[in-house]
Amino acid sequence: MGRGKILIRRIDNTSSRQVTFSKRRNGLLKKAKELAILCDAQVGLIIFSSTEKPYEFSNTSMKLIIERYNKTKDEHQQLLNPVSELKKEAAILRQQLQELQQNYRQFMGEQLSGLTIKDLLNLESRLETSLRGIRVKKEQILHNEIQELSWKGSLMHQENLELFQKVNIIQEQNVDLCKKAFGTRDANAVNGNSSTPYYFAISRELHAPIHLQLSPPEPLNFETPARVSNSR
Amino acid sequence: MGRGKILIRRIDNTSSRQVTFSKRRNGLLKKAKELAILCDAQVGLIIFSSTEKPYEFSNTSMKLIIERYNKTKDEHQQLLNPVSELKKEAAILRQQLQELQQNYRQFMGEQLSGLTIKDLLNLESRLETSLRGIRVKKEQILHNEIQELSWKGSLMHQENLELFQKVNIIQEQNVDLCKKAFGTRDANAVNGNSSTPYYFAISRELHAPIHLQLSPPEPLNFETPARVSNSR
DNA sequence: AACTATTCATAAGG
DNA sequence: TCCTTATGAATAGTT
Repeated sequence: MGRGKILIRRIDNTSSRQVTFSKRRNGLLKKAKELAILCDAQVGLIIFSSTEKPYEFSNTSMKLIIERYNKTKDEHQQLLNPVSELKKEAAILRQQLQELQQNYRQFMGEQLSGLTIKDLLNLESRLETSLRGIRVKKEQILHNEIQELSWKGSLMHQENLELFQKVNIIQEQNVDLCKKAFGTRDANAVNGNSSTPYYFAISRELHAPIHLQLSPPEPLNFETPARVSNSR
Repeated sequence: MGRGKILIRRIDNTSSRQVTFSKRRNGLLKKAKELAILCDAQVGLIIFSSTEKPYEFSNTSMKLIIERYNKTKDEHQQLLNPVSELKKEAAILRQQLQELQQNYRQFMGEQLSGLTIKDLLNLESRLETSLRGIRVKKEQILHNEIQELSWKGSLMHQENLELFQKVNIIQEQNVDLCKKAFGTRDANAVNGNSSTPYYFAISRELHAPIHLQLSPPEPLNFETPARVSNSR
């Protein structure tokens, strides 16, 4: 009864839930009152909102109703024993927890048996499996790419180091040759075009070798639009 | 809501009253249940018909609700005893329950209670969305890794090329110097340790530069995840 | 118990 | 929280 039909399930949006609570609480209280009047019944209604606020209706004293209730339940003594109450609540919570875990597992594709529309469930399960398979496959491919890149990278790094060593060796030979060719003159002069020898220009980079490794995965916030340009 | 409007006053006719009681009682119980579910409230409802029959609804233990009610009324001081321990446990269980519910909802989006086809279709699409989201996220991470590796790789390749050029230059200078120092003798002799000059040893690799790129994707069957191109 | 014609409650949106 | 409105739900009266 409203602009649209709704499923009877917890309303996720907090403010919506509060609005609905307010409306329905009033409706319920009104209906309780009407029932009591119309049908000459004894009605007691207690409501605690999720924000802990209490609301109540009773056409006679709530105390009376509760006493009468307890009498019919013949559990008056237990009511005075908060320990058993708490134990009971703990038991209820545990059971709820277990049920929820059960549901959770069912959705993880583990226990889909007790559900009514078999075909659709099978479909769903298969879909899930398929999706997971594809995901794994893609992951695998990407991981292979990374490993290959890492491997090539380290090859290149190696090569880099070797080249660096060779440059150094030749440089030294150069210096020696200069000494032989021009006596005590500065060997660097033969380079002619620079006062900075290649040696230094090169080592700058080489002494801080680039590291080709996977960085630890930083926690990305969920649903960040993929910057995957998927050039594959 | 019926064939005609009625005044809210005691229904004199006994059978009418009982019929109405039956209808409205069920309605009230249903509404109470819905309120509890929709709004995550704690609801206790006790009804005694004029014929003394009891009816009740409570989403948690009625005794708990009554106790809580009494607490708010009487401002009873609680003894800090084994009672408080149990209360702690209950609180912890409640929190666990809530966390699990949260996880559950985040993962699934929904609860699995009203298994209509519509619901399942919804569920299915949500599941797909979830999986797609996770998949995209992972892809994103891996792609970032690859891009970084590619970048570093090309840096190193560049460095390699520069080193190669420098080696060549120095090599040439070496040759010149040798000529000056030893007349027409073969300049390569100065390397002394090899008949293969570094030049060749190095160029072997360098003339076939390693390519740091992703290989083209092989077509995946079924449900290929969205190729998010989004390059923001 | 069913069946409707009505009224009512309320979901959605300001 | 309150108002408005469209719509689905509840139910009064009837069979």
